[in-house]
Amino acid sequence: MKGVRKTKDLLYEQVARIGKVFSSPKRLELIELLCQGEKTVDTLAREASISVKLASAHLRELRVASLVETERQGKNIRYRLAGKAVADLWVKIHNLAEDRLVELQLALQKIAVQPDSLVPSDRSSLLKAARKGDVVVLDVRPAEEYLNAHLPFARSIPLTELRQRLDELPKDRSIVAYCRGPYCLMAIDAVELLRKEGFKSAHLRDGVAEWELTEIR
Amino acid sequence: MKGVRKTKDLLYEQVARIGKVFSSPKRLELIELLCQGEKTVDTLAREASISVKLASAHLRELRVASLVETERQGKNIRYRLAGKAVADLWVKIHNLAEDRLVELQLALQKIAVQPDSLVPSDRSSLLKAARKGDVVVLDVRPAEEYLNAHLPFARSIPLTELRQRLDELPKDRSIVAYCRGPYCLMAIDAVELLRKEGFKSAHLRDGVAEWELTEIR
DNA sequence: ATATCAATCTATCAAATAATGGAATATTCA
DNA sequence: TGAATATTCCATTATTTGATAGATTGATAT
Repeated sequence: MKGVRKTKDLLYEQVARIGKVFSSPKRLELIELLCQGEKTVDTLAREASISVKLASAHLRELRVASLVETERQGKNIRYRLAGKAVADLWVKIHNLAEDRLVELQLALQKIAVQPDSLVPSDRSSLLKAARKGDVVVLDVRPAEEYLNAHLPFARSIPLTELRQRLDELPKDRSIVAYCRGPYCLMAIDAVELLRKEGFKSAHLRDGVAEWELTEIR
Repeated sequence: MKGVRKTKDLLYEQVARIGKVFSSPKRLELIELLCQGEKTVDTLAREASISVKLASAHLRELRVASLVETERQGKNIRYRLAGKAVADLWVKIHNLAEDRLVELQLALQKIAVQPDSLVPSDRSSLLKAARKGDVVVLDVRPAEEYLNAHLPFARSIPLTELRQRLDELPKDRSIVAYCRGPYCLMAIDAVELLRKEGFKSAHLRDGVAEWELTEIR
């Protein structure tokens, strides 16, 4: 009977190793970034606004839990998620957080932009409208991330270039902007800019990982 | 630009609150127990082999993260998961752990019983065989948990009573035993006992939560 | 009321963790 | 070969956490 306890403790301890990875805000941010495609340590550090050293330490945690893989490419070391299941779990966790934590709901409400009632908000009609060309789905992430994966029918104009490339967008149709997910504020910025410039624009909370997960069920 | 950082930090911090709950082995064990239905603090402590005080402290963590709800019933306080999504996340996390952590795979292999090639291992044919009565699906958890929810066509004989109630089981058909999930060793014990007594028996890793999640997709 | 039981709250200690700065390693480029 | 760059490794510190023990609350039963 004593041995059973020890065995069980060992098993739960192993699972807790995975949970631990998802227990630090900075690691979560790194995971979200890695959901957009493989990246170098230095890029990850910059995007997450932390030092390279700290990023390296957190990435090490991800590595010992086998949630990421590394590959040397010249001077740089590129990190990537060790499978789609990792991205899925990130989405599952933040979905549960949004479902259960009032504080998170309030914080998200605070930064949300006014929804546009003319733009379809449910997935299938948005897809339909995008296919027909009634709305432009706009990916405002860095071009690399768009190239790695993007929503169906999406066009890429990184947020940094948006102001200069406004002439590529139509004024007579709605522009639905998305970025890395609900905690990446680039799409919100994009919508605010577009509206200020007289475009019809709406915000899509989902990033590629969120989209792909909810598409299945 | 500085405000954006602060906002993002706040958001990831909130999600990390959920991750943190899943980062402690004991809490995971409590969650798995709660997946079997609502329970009192004292029951949870006993089942997880920890003191009531420690259980209470861990349950408090679950409560402040809004992952459980409590209800007073006479002298006792009953805890239950705050929705199916919590059980789902537990399953997702341990599935990912099993997928990624070699140490966990080995530990599970070590305790596994020899599979029975005559017993269907995939879900649909097991279901079919159970419906036809070719196999007996046996729930060896405490009766309460069976009453709360159980697999289709399952019969309940708690492990503690199994030895006395062997005469209720057929010798000419296979008996597939399951319990709370892959980290609950009751079903393994049951299979070993049954085989020793001359029954044809196999082990089903999934518990109710695992079954229900994988059924969907 | 008061004795009893269940559970929580508070305080405490050891262990684990996040973050930071300095040294070390590995690769490219001149 | 040596300089430059990218990243990791190591040591240190402040903070957080898990676990345990003692005091407290809240409900029931006598």
